[in-house]
Amino acid sequence: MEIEFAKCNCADCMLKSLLYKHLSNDEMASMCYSKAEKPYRKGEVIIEEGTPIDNFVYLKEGLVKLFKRIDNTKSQIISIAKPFDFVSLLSVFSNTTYNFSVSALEDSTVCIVDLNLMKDLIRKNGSFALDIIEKMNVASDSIINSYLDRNRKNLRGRIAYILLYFSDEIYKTEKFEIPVSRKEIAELIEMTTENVIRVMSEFRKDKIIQINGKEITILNKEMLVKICNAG
Amino acid sequence: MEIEFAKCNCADCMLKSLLYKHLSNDEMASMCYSKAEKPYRKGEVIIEEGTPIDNFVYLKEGLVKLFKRIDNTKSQIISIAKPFDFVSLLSVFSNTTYNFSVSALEDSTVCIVDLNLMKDLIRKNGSFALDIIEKMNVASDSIINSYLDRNRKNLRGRIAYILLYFSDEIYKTEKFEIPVSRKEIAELIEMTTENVIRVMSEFRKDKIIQINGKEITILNKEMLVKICNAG
DNA sequence: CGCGGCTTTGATGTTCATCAAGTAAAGTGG
DNA sequence: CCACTTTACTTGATGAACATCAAAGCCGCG
Repeated sequence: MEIEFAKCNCADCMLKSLLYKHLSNDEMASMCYSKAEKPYRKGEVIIEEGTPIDNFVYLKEGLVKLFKRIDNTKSQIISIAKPFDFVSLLSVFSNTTYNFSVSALEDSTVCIVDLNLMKDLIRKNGSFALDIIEKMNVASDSIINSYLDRNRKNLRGRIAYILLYFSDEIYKTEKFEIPVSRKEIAELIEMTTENVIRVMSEFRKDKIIQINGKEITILNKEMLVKICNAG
Repeated sequence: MEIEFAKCNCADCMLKSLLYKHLSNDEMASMCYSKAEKPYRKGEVIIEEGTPIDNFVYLKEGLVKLFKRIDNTKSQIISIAKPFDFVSLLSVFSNTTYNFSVSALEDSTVCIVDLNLMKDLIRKNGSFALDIIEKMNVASDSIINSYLDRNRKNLRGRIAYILLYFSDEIYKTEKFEIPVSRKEIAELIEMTTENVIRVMSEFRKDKIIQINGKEITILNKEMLVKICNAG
């Protein structure tokens, strides 16, 4: 038994406790056997909307964006996801093709499990099913909630929100490389690129943040929080 | 066996085929036994955000809105749901308290099942679990999709979208009583009440629709579709 | 019958998108 | 490796879309 786990080390994987805590050793082994781990470089597309869903895909490491393509040059970013956020899975059991695209904002690793195996496990193991349901509910709740939060705000409030999001939720520090372009920020908060830049420059002039290309330093967090809440 | 179903007629319920098709007779009976059916009048609140989740609630009949309260006078409507849309359930397995409020837009009937019983059924019956997962995925997909669709449009496009939504999806006729106030339309499309009224008056003047209080008649559907898509 | 909430229209103002133009950075092929 | 092209970034000027403010009529309800 233990040897089988060692082959792919799912049992050691941090995800086990979160995602697979109700799987038996045998079940875990069969999943490990079918599982593939795949690395992606920053910028690469992991899932393309419209392609058939035949795998269950989750993020093990890295940072990704979940988005919809509008046309050749424009997209709309729905959500940014870190490991365990589970968002790439929202439509996995409901459709034959993906509804959203996913691409890597940073070098990332995804685990890929055959969808039919996953469905079998769910059918055979109700406790595991309940775990999956809970995870999915949390994911959809948080996507909808953060989306509503952002979009209720005005331009300045949205920029503040995003800066605080990266600082507080993703990097846990005041100084970080922002993993998205100005254009992607615009696609995330549904504003124009020009206005994103304008407001960020404004924040820079007001000594609220410091900008060095992609490197952002939050100088006055209280003010940023204030702008975020006032928006 | 048959007698037990007759008591609460879950077995005959149209929902059975959709929601409970994988439940055994015994399981169905235990659910029926615990189930309560509750009618609500137009305008009544069915679920209040922040209250504890201890039931599994679904819409059997009627029309409801799913919304978040902003303050005492304002709300934001996330989605409108008809029977089988299942939306009131998005967070039911992930939280201890409701994230959204739900109220009746028309006289409605909801079925209420004890949440622990529901969880037991899921744990014991994986096929049922998979059904639930699929339903939830469809629900969250459609909420997110329609939200993005609407909000990409300009004011006129959003109004056209909503009018077409009620005509095509809900009432399946060109002439209907709109079940929401002007203010609620505004909350649904995230615009001001005044502008909702302004654009609807504009549509009236342009002979695209006819307005008689809450009674709307779509006179020129092609034009409305055009405005919706152009938005 | 009068009060509060919903509806309607008009006048005014703000916010944000669009257009334009230029610099910097990052790939790309000879 | 360097010219070349493309993509990202930045700032300013202008205009359009939408919010806000104001005022009045309407309707239901206590």
